[in-house]
Amino acid sequence: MRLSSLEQEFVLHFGEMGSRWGINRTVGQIYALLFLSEHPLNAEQIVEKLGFSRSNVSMGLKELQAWNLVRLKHLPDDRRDYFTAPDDLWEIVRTLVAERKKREIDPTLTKLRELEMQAPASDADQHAHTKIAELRQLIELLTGWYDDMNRLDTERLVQLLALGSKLQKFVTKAETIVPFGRSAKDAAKEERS
Amino acid sequence: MRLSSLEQEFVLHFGEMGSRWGINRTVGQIYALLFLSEHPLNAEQIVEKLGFSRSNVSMGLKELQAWNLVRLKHLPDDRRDYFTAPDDLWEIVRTLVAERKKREIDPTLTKLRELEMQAPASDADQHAHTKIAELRQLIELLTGWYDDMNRLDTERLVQLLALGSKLQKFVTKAETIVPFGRSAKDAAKEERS
DNA sequence: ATGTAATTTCAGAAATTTCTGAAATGCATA
DNA sequence: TATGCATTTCAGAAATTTCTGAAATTACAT
Repeated sequence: MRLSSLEQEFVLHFGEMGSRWGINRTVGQIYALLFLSEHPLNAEQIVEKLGFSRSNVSMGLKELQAWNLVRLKHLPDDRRDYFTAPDDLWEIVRTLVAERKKREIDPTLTKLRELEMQAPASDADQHAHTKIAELRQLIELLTGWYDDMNRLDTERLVQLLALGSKLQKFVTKAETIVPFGRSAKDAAKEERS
Repeated sequence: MRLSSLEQEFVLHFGEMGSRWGINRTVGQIYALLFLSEHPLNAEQIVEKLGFSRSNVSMGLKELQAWNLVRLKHLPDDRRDYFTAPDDLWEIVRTLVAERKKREIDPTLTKLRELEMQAPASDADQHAHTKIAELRQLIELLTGWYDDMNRLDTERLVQLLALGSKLQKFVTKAETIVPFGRSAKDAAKEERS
């Protein structure tokens, strides 16, 4: 490991956190390394710096590509693959959120919609059906909001985030809101134009 | 398993997704079951419905309690522990987000701040230091926004979410924004009062 | 105190995930 | 078409996580 203690600590931390983030140690460390690196790195360089086997690095890079978290580059007169993390942090955040949504939310949304198709048979089923519908509506409200925000250019997005709850002033505490009766999601749809 | 096919499919799906959500199959299934259940369930009932060992259910419930995702109840003349998921979906979402932030973001924020204290030695270190600072600033912007939104009551929160990017009208595309020069996070601080 | 039911702990088994080395594949150039 | 380098695949090893049954602990009633 030809890494400074600063780099090393950063890389090791991302490795440890990897498991909590749904990637593994190797992938976390590789990404951390690419993130810090001023220049693109090839697989062999990553092997040298992190001490993983060549094949492990190959698989890690493949996974990072599946996550859209790295860019593949080529240098003149060098046929090895070089990798970088995007320079723009916001691009990274957007990718991360998009991919996690795809993996952690979308399949469930699909499943909930599918289950809602099934006509409830028993009494307990009726209750379950209702809970499932409520959950589906809430997730749709959240993902709808996400889609909306994701459409904004970064500059405006940052400004909205910075404003935070200041924006509540543009919203009234309405008289007859029934959070899920006339569903929040329908309200959202209606509102969104 | 005395579960209808609707309940069963829902429970199995949450079990499968569990691993992607940072919990395991058992915990996912137990939570799904409690979520659907009209009445509180005790450990033995969960064992019957899901077919896990008693000790596994015990550990799963412990983990759900650590996540603050279940409420412990007691019935008159029955000293067994009964568990429910909160009725209010928004409470569940808030808990989920808070706990994931605690596990997935906060440790990294702490680490980044810690690394920023270390004076950069080498040249590569200088670059790493800058990247780390940028990352920390971005995470602070996001968590600051989260704290802000989390303070809102649910009604207003839902309304803001429903408005989505409509709110961009209250924000101007300023002339000289340098996303991380005079950092976005400082801007946020300044803005937030 | 003793007995009994409920729950928790925990060491090891089972299952799953991660990692490696060796072999296979791809691909540009001789 | 052969050769040399880069990358990928993959079967099994290693590590980690999950799960179980048995024993221990807790809480309460008698």
